Order: sequence, then C-alpha cells, then structure tokens
Amino acid sequence: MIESDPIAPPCGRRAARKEERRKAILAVALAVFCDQGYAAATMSAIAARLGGSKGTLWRYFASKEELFRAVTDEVSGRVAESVVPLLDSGLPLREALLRFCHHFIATISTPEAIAIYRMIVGESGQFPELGRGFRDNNVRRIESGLAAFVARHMEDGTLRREDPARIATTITSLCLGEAYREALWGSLPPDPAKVAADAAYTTDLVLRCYTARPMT
Amino acid sequence: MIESDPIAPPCGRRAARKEERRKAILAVALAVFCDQGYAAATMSAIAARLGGSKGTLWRYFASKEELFRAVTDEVSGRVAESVVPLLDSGLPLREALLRFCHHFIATISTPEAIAIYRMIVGESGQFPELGRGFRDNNVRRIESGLAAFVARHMEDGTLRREDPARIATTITSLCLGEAYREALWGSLPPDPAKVAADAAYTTDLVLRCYTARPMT
DNA sequence: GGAAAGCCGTACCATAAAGTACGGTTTATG
DNA sequence: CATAAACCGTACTTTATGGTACGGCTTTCC
Repeated sequence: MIESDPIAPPCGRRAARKEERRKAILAVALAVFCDQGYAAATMSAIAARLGGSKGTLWRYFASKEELFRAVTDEVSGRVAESVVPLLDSGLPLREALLRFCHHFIATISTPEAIAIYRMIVGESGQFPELGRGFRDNNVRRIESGLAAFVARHMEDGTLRREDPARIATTITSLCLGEAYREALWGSLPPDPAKVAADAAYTTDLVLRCYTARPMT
Repeated sequence: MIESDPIAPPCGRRAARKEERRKAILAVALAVFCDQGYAAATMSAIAARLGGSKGTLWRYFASKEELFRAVTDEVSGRVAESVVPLLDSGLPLREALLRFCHHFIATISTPEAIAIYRMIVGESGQFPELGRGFRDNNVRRIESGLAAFVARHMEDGTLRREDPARIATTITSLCLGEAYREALWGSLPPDPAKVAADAAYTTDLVLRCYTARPMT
C-alpha cells in the first residue's frame, strides 16, 4: 500500500475548510446563545442563521449540550487574554492599574460578556463544570496576572508587603461596581462615565490602602 | 384577640385555606425551581411534589412564567430583611460591621441563595424585570441600610466624611470574596473558615481606609 | 475523470412539557 | 341540607424541539 503523507497536520484544503466551518458554527452558536439564552436557543435557529442544515450541526457536535460547552470553552479566557497583558505595559503603578481597571470593567460590562456570564452562572447549577471552567480560565488567570503585577510593585518598594493574591481578589471585587451591576442586573449597556468612575475609585482605594508610605 | 384558632386572618375559613394553599404552592415551586433550575423544572413535577393536581396550579397562576415571577418576588428581599437589622445593634463600629459582613456572606453563599441568584441572573436576559427586582428589593435595601449605618458613624466622628453610598457599595463588593465565589462558580457549600476570613478582611480594609484618624 | 467527502434541504420521528377538560369528591357557607 | 367552590386524578391536546434519515448537489483529492 502506498503510504500517505506522514507529515502534514495542516494538510489538505479539505481539513482547512472543515476547521473554518467549525469556527463559523461556533461563532453563530455564540451569537444565538447570547441573544436567546441557552434554553431558548434552538438548534434549528442556529442552523438557519448559519445558512446550513441541521445535519451539518450534528456532524460537528454530538448534541446541543456539547455545542454549548464548546462555545463556552472557546470564549472562556477571552477577557483574561484581552486584559492581563495591560499589566505588562511598564507604566507607573497608578497608570497601569487604572488602565487595567478601566479596560476590565468595560470589557465585562459589554452586552455580549454579560450574556455569556448569565448563561454560565445560570446553567452551572445543572453543569457545574461551566462555572469551574469560567473560574479557572478567566478569573484565576486574571487574578494571577494581577497578583504578579502587585508582587512586582512590592519588590520595588512601591507597595506594602501583603498577600498579593488577596489584593488581586480585592481589585477584581472592587471593579464590580455600579457600572457592572447596572449591566448585569439592570440590563443596560454600560455608561462610560460610570465605568471610568468605578475604575478611578478602585485604583484610588487600592493605592490608598496598599502604598508603602502611609497616606498623607 | 383571637383564641386558639390556628388561622386568624379576618376573612372566612375558605379564603384562609386559599392563602395557605398559595403559600404552599410557592414554597414547593421555590424548592423545585431551586434544585432543577427554571427551564428544567416542570409544572408536573411541582404539582406532584405539592401532592395536588396540575389544574390547581393553573387556578392560582396563569402560567409557569407567572409562577416563577411570584416565587422570585416572594423571595426577593429575604436577604435584606435578615441582614440589615444587624446594623442597628448599637454595637461599636467594628463589631457591628464584622457581624454584618459575616452574616451577609454566610447568607448569600447558602446553596439555596446561590440557586435563586443563578436563576435570577440566568433568566434576566429574557426577563429583565427579574434582575431589576433583585437589585431594587435586595441590593438597594442592603446598601441603603449600610449607607445609613456608615453615615451615622460619620456623624459621630468615627468615620471620614465621604460618600456613604460609595462606601456601602464598596463593602458589599468586598464581601463577594473567595467564600462566595467558591459557592457561585465552584458549586461548593461555603467553607465557614473562608466566610469568617472574608468578613474579617472586609471589615479591616474598610476601617483602614475610612476611619477618621489616619492609620497608625 | 471518477470516487469520496462534505453539505444542503427537507421531511420525518420521538418525546416531553405547557396547558385544558372533565367527572367525581371533599369542604365550607348560607 | 343544599349549593357552590375548591380540588384531585387522569387523560387529552398542542406545540416545540432535539435528533435522524435520505436523496441529490458541489467540492476536493488522486
């Protein structure tokens, strides 16, 4: 028998198309899930919006649940990825922290982010891995990044030496202020002024509490 | 005064039974919704667990959605009621705040509280009033209570004069620490040690930042 | 050029759950 | 005691949806 090509992971145009199709499905499913919610979203709706047929959907994902999981997996960590690098900007403490908080609050208050979070929280009674995945892929990554950032500033003497993980949690908790709450509980798009205010307040408070030199 | 009559509302015994029945339905529905989630809970299951028939359910509530709304209405404000009075204990600032935080964190980390919160957040994409009701009946009441408490301690000079509402929000945000997160995202019953630690941490931080005399 | 894979469209199946209908029974009210 | 309301049990209707089956069309691969 003739050997097939042993070295060709990204082989053939066929596999490429397949991958592309998969991404397309995930994207469409994300959109539909986002504006219908998990329960209300139907596979038929997803297929329709995809422009394809239902059969194709089941060729890629064995069930609605699996598709949903794939979607959340795909999306999990997106916030962390977009926001953690900001902490390596090399800017001075206050500016770096402020930028981080601002971007972080703005990102998680997005209608899309809110919709995903709602689904994760809402379904994690039935599927606990959803909540845990969110915690591990998003929250932990962000707080690890923050903790490292904080620790760096302890090294150079700018911040008091306290538990960096605690401070990281404190920062993310404080970021869940008025702006975010209005989005989550009030179903309103975030008000940029409030986002900025919450970011500034968080930054101020943290610096006030944790700078090495006591406040004046 | 009404003597040993077990049910004492002013109306006839018939209306009383009706009210009682309604309460029973709400209680059962709450339980079923809590451990199945809104979508997975079925009216048949509720009727079964109630020991009654489906017809009865529809005599009291026109639809599943209406029943759900009634349940959340009934439950909304429960945390506020159980936790706000703690602020009027007359204890010194630190003790009062610590007690409040401890009780607050413990209450909202309860499996039932988590289950209800998950439903409210999960369904408030489809029914925005749910989230708003939660915010208005629970969050706002709690934070109003806290703000008044804080303002009182500003009056007597214990705390710095800053925006009491902001400080109230800060306190509740800080209470959503490790213990609560483990319950919400990790689907684990709350660890009493962590609850206590989060309460203590929150209290310390707030006092450190907002006591009138700069920290030593 | 021919085989195979992937895909579309559509029709279909099975199931489950919301909501209805109804006859018979208990229970309060007058 | 008679009436009417509330209620139970059960069977039924309707609708929606996850999931399947299949015939034919298009694209990729050799």
